[in-house]
Amino acid sequence: MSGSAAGAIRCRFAPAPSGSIHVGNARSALFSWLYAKGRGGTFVLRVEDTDASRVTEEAFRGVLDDLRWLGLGWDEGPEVGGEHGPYRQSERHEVYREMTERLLEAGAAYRCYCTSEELEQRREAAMARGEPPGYDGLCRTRPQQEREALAAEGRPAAIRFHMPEREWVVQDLVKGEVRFGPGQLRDFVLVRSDGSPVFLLAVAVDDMLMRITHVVRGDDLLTSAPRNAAVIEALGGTPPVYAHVPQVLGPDGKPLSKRHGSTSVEAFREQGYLPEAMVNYLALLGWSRDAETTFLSRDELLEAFDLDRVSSNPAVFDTEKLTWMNTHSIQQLSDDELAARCVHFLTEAGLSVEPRLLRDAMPLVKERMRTLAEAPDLLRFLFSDDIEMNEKASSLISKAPEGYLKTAADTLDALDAWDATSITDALDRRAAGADLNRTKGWQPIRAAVTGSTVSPPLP
RNA sequence: GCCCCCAUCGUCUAGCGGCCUAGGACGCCGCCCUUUCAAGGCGGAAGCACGGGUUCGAAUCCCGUUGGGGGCACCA
Repeated sequence: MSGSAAGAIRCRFAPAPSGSIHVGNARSALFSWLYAKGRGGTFVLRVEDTDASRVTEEAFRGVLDDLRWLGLGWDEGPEVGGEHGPYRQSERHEVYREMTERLLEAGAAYRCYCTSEELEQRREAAMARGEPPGYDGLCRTRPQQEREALAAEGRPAAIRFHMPEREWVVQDLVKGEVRFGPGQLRDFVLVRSDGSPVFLLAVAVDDMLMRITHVVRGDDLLTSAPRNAAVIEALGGTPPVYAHVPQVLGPDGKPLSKRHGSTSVEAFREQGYLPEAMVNYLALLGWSRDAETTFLSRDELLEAFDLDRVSSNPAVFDTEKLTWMNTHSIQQLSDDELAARCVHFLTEAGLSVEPRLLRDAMPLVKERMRTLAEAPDLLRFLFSDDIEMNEKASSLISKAPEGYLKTAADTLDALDAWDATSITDALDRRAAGADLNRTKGWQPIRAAVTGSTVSPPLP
């Protein structure tokens, strides 16, 4: 690890380990990574698994795999360590306990004995009166005696943060200056009555202790920024600079969620999208270098990316544009590289091809391949006799003149030289013999050879 | 209900008061190339949410309306 100079930028990505991350989170991670790495800073990965209840090892791995696949390596975090670890919140309970103690001692937090039922009741009553539904601060002003009585009674207590009643201003790198009026932010729970830390505590503590300088995250968290900052200040730390990037939406204009189906990074990976295409596309979703540039390599992105050019309005994720970009990325690959990346998909489809033959076949299919997942269909007829004739192809064959294909096959068999010129010539002779032009004459042959009406050039 | 964010072609965006009869890209349509399909080339349709201001001048600044989103949890 290079000794980080004072003032060096430290960004983090802090996902919940919920399996493969969706493309919106991936974009947040990318922006965070680009900002840090483009400026010689440090990128930290922290896993927010305080809600340990249903965090599986598999879900945890999913997140790591996604980031690695996208090429967003981390300088500190799970599996690589670092001087501010551990990097899984589930392993930091002792830290949170200590910090809570400090807040309690400083009077910045207090025990709250209100039960969920009581809170629920008062919330409804407040709403009925047309007042905001947040916590009313009852336990903050409870007389000492009463508190002791409740404690003695054995009532479980949550620990609540006393949100100072003043105006809070967040200088957001994307949103600009965002103000929250006094009394707008209510006291919130830091530690549940069962002793487990809540997100708002963990995030503040970790960002402070891990010396995070810039927090890049979704703008759904914008209103928690002043709360994060308040906790850090109460702990004597300096809050990071925030950059809240807008949400990524589904085709229906709603925030990305399960209902949009496969929006996970893993799903795109399995559908044969290239990480370089995904990164390029994601970078342009809410950010642009200028009016023209569409294709940017990773290095160009690192060079050009800046948070101040991140758009402040939400963006719809457009799979068609991603696919177009993917096609472009595939064209950029060398034959060797493309062949290597296709192997996985060919194997899945039950096709095994010798590497050299596969590589040699690439020029034939490269420019019509949109995703790697299309490789098997594009290549099958070359490497397998077990091809399925599709409907259009068989109909074309049945409509061909009597004996047309047989003669074509014989003509080809009889060729001395097996090269493009000879084959073209032979095919043309056959077509002319049946009084057909190339389009009409070659199609039945294509169908017979490839099992499809669509294929690479015949000769 | 209260608070906050957002608003340029269907979509991603450029635009930060005159360069805009609004530029680029995806998608769509047409033409060219062509043995199919792609790829490529050329061309086209398509947008400043609405209403008030400010200004000599507004997509650009201000206010309001409408619409969308987020928050107000012992969720993250």
